[in-house]
Amino acid sequence: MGRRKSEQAGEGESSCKRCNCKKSKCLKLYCECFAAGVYCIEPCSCVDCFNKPIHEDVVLATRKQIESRNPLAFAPKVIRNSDSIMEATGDDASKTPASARHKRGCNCKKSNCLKKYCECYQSGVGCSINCRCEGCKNAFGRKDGSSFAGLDIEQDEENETEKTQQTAELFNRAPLSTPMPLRQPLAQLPISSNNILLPQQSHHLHGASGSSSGIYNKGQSFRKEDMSMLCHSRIETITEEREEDIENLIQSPITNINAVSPNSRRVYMHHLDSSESSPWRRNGGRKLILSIPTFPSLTPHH
DNA sequence: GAGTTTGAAACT
DNA sequence: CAGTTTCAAACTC
Repeated sequence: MGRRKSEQAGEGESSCKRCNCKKSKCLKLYCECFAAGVYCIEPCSCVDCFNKPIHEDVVLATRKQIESRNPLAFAPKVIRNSDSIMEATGDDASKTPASARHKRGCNCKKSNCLKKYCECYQSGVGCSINCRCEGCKNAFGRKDGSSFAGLDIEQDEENETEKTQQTAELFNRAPLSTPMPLRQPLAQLPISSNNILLPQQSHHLHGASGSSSGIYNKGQSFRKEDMSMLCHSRIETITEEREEDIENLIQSPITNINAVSPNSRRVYMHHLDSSESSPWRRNGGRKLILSIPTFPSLTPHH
């Protein structure tokens, strides 16, 4: 699919993912944009897309519906694992994505958790006890506890292991900004703003931000720099049930932005990968919590 | 670029 | 809750 173009080439810059939905109208979690809490924009190749500001009411309603079914549906899939259960191996979590884990775990049967079909692997995190995968060989840490982290995995099928290490290295090496794993989620959803955001984060704003113009024009105006930053952050709607997450977020060295989500809930946007725990991002791991006033236009119509 | 594989999400 | 279907991304050719 064409869409991953940004990954292959520009990678670096921008790389805000865009979808290619044909049947979901971008109103289901199948849609990466929708799932990430962002509106579809120009680079998307979707068909019959409803995930646009114009259909804000539909989007909000759908989100609500999905959330009612699963309150964590829009929660980050990967959480930093502060309580080192997984780090038993001793490698310092500070240098490996293994310090985070996929919240729900994967259910891989054939990929051995070695391909991006695996959500854990895709996110650059190891599998955990939450996973029900079979034949797990996740390069970032296996379900059975072996953690990849430094590439000192234990042996097994050498070839496999080798491959595994290579792939992991690939991830680690990504210079850029946001390797898939930490998709840049973000925030293109109507987040209120005006003034938020830190200009310092405005590195790369080409690609996505340039084309993102369509999205944020509801009066709320993100400055370009803002958007670029958004492109590298993650927005997270916080529900009551997620306080624990909040704590995690707050405690972890990530950039947090307290905002208001489309459904009137607080929203946290933060860099998932702190420089400490991820080799992919190294911008200092500072923590910021910003307050963003509620945005009027976000109010769902009734 | 077309076709296949895969597993999450949605549905029954 | 388990089994099945749908879907779109990941992958292969």
